[in-house]
Amino acid sequence: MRSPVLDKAFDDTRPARRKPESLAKIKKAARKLFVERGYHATRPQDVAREAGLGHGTFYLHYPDKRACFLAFVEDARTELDGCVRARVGAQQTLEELIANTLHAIYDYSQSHPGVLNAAMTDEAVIDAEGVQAIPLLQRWGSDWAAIVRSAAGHGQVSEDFDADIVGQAILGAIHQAASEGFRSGRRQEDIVRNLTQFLVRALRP
Amino acid sequence: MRSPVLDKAFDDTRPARRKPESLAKIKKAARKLFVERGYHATRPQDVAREAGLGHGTFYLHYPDKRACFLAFVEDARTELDGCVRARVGAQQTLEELIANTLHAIYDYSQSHPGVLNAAMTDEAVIDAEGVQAIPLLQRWGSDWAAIVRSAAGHGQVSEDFDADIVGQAILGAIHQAASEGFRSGRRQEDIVRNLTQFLVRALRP
Amino acid sequence: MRSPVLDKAFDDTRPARRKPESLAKIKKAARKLFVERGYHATRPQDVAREAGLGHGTFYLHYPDKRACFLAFVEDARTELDGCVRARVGAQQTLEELIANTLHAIYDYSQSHPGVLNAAMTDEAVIDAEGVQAIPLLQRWGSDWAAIVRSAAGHGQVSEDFDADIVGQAILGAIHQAASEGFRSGRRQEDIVRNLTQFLVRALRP
Amino acid sequence: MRSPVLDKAFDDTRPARRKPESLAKIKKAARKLFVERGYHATRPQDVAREAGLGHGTFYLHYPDKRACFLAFVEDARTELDGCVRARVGAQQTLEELIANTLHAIYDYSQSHPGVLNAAMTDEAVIDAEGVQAIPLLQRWGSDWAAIVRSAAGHGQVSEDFDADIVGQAILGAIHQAASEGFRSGRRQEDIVRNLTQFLVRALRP
DNA sequence: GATGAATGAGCGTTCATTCAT
DNA sequence: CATGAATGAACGCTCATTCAT
Repeated sequence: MRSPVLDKAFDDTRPARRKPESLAKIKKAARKLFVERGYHATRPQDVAREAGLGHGTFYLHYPDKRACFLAFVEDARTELDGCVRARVGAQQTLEELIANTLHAIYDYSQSHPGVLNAAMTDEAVIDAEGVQAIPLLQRWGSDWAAIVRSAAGHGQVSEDFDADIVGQAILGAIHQAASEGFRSGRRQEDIVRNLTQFLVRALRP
Repeated sequence: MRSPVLDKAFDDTRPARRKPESLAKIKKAARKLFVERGYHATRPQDVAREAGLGHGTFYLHYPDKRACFLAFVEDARTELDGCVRARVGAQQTLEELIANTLHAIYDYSQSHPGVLNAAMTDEAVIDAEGVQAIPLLQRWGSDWAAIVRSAAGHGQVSEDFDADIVGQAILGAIHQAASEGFRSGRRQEDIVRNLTQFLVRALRP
Repeated sequence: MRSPVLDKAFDDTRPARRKPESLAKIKKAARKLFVERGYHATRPQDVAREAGLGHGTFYLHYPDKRACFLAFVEDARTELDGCVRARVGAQQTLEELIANTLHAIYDYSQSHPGVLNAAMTDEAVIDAEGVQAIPLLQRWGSDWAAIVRSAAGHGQVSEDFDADIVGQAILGAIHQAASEGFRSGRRQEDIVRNLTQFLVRALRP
Repeated sequence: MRSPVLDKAFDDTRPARRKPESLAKIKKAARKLFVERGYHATRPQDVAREAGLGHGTFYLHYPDKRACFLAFVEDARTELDGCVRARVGAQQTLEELIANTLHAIYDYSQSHPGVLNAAMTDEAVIDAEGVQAIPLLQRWGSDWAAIVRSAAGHGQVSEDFDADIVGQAILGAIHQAASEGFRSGRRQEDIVRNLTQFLVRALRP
């Protein structure tokens, strides 16, 4: 005999009836359409239909279209961060760190084609006078700035640099090389090798 | 040999020779609004009013809003290319070339704030299923690829690199460092110095 | 002869004998919201939530929103009629009758602020092409007509009047003076005194 | 030969092209539908179609539906005030003043059936958190209060009354007797005679 | 060439109602 | 009896574009 408490904890297929199921469908559909068509060409109605649900269901999960897009961006960020963290352990040389990070990013891009581009491209465009979440580009630039600062402290990166500026430069190089590289059909292998070398040489003391 | 002035008067390849004054007003107004509000938040009507003209006049000069935006992008490209060409002569070292190019870009950014960002950001977003002009990012990436290839031929750049990939990386680094740098109020001086060093080190053999 | 208590338990003409507790909650919530927000700004969903019940429960008690509003109106009518009847006995002079009625109405308004206004205002507006219940204004106008007719029979009211017209006039005077009087913060005392005098003088032979 | 200036002043069929013409059509259509269906059941689209115009044209003239309704109310008020003023000169006895005013109101009601009711009924209902124009009922109640005050000063009305309260009462009596009277098919003659007598007796010292 | 009133497809969003659980 | 996720017709409104003047 199972206790009700355990039931609640273990048998989580039914709570809130099927709300979470439809949220997952909406999210999947929204991602697909934001990637394929971009923010402006994607209507909440399209998302709902793609998810096999009624129009109104969209608004059960998001107050408006913008919130849905922001959630999509945030999900992408979380996923990618997870991939990167899983691949990049501690105690690596800078070169390993860069190479592994790039591999993680490009693996993610490969298995989620277009997602990063969609999440980064449109962000500036949705605003509508609300509080803009910090854009992905800015966040990831800061992350690279932190890496640069830390590596500089360990003597792995030249101390001549302003970490913030260089951080953004690194991110820009990765982003642009990746989106154009994939667009024009380059092999991941080549992109990562060239970029790693480029960045390592750029940074070394 | 024809003088530039006469060229301007006789050359009828320009947009249909309609009262050029009103086209200039439209262009100026369109640039202002595309920069301030972005593509989607700018209505042809707004452009015309900002130009002090009737709504219909917009369509005397452009078949649709998209064409107006594309013309704005093309103008920005031409202007910037002019600035860069004016500053970057032949026979320079790679470092000089990079530094001068960066200075040209950042000077242009300073005197035309927001223009490059507007011209680059929105491009993917306007599509409307027509033939997309080649995006600025792609074009400028190719330009850098050509520079890299040429410099590699002269022994100024490591030959290990794939010029296309690295060209895009360079462009990405410049673009991102610039737009974030300006956004967060960094001094042009610092941005250029850091970025030049970064790129020179990355590329040298 | 059946006791009233047993009557209540056996009499199955009341709304389908569903758990009466939740109907009471719905009624209370509906009244609150109809008064505060009006008919159109009140959603069945809001009523249910205000009642602390699930949305669907609303439709266990009323076939639709309109029926709920009509029930609210009917309840208000019944309550007010009860108040008036409790206060106005037989064998009164016309002046007493008017003054007592007014006091009853204004007491009710005071203890149920906004209810009469909500019940009277919106009625024309909910229609939805169905059979409209006879509006409160019409009913109460007829009641006054009956009073006038009866008083005329007893020589207390001039016989020059058409009772129907004058009945409606009386009701209109009371309603308008009350709703504006309360809105602008007049004392009940003053409103009743002025209105009583006004009506008594108007009617007397 | 006509001077351009005179042309402009005399030949006003063409200024602003046909905007005023379409505004008139919209106003007429809006009045018709607000009267027939009420505020909530009238869609801007319906108004435009009724006017024989496209949906968008509605929004050339009014920023939103609410503004259109408010304009309708204001027009009704102006029209009625004109009718009343035309009929009610100075130097009248109170009885004449009341009788003439009532005749003016009922004439207007007859030639514009339903307009006053529509303009008065719905007003409370459209709000939507905006600045509510002062409702017709309130305004006209104040007008009657002023009349009462003035007549009391000339000894034509008992000084026992609070003019504000009595003003609202008069308005309410007129409004309710009129709308119910017409609804139930009473003759204007009878309504006016009864109401005049009712009010004159009520007020006189 | 220049105008701006007119257009209507299409947008993002709401909400009264249903029904599987 | 109670629930609340799901629904989709319908809303108020926008805006790129046309065309009579």
